[in-house]
Amino acid sequence: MVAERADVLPALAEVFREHGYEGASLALIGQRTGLGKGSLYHFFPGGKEEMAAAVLAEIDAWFEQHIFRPLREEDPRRAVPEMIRAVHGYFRSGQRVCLVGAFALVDVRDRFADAIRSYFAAWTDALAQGLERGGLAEVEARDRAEEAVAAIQGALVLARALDDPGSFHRAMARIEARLMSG
Amino acid sequence: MVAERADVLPALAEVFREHGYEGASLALIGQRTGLGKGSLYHFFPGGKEEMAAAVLAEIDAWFEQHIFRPLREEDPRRAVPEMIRAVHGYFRSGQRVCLVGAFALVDVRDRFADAIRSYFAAWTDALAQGLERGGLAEVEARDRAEEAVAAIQGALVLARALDDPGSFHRAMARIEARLMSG
DNA sequence: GTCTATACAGTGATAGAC
DNA sequence: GTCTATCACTGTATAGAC
Repeated sequence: MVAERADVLPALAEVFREHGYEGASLALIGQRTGLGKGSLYHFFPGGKEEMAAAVLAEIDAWFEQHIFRPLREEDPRRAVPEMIRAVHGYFRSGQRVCLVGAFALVDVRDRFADAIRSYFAAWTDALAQGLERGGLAEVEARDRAEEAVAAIQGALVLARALDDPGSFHRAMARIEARLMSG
Repeated sequence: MVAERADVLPALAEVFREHGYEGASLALIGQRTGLGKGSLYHFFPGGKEEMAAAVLAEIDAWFEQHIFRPLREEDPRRAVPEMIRAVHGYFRSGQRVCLVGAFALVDVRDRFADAIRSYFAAWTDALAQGLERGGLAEVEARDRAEEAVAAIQGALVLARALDDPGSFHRAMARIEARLMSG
């Protein structure tokens, strides 16, 4: 039924997103992936830590392809609105959590420090580079990029806390407007 | 050595902040509070859930006293910079995490949904009210308040992820400037 | 009030049959 | 590859001595 490791990554990611690293028990993972522990350890000999690392790598690859690269290479007047649209879809209007951000807030951050840091650094860098190519000065571009990336994470926290997708919508609209102005 | 429940709340809060709800084991809590399980269950008959609820209540009370009330009652030209300063100190320049925000991102949110929602709602409301008294129109005040509260949460995520207090400093400066303008 | 001892379900992980 | 059985261990929680 499951041919390769990549086939279980989406379900795996969802479990980590919903329950966090500690909360994602192997029993739960087994249920949601439809795989027994034997199969799971066949695909991930390193156990839960390797599962989480694989999920983080896949997330990074997805963002690299759909968000970071377009920001670096395409016309920023198109890439920025496209980023907003992609983020909106990916995080399901704020009802889905950013796994990398959630990991950053607890002690598992130390275990995956490099992956977490590089994800946010790549995002900020790509966005800043796009804004700069769009005509902004370097410092202004970096400042806006850092603000926007943080604002997205904050919007996710707030939308989850208030259980209000509307607040996520409003936040994304603000972010887009601010990135595109000037 | 420990006279009342409130005496262990600070240590308790720190354990939850560092390890999250699932990661905060009773063994760890026992170490950090210096109390045995017997004592812990004497103070918190409801176990870990009651501990977390007590911590959330204490956090809410702290913010109510030091941030929400000043925003509602004092001159916003003074209360807003004071909020920035208080937030900066409370979160240790972004090296300390917001427990309420961290809880909001995982499934324990559902267990403490009311406390989490009311914390962020109270913050946003108090800030919006202050801005309005400062002369902003109602919709503009609410919009800026929501943005600022989310931005603080985002700044905490980013500062932890990048392990860079500098990004938190910059974010707080931006937030203050934006709240005080106009 | 604080401790130790303990119950017992659940944890991550391994071994081996198929 | 996938399963079941099982491991040693840790989890929360309780009981009872002091």
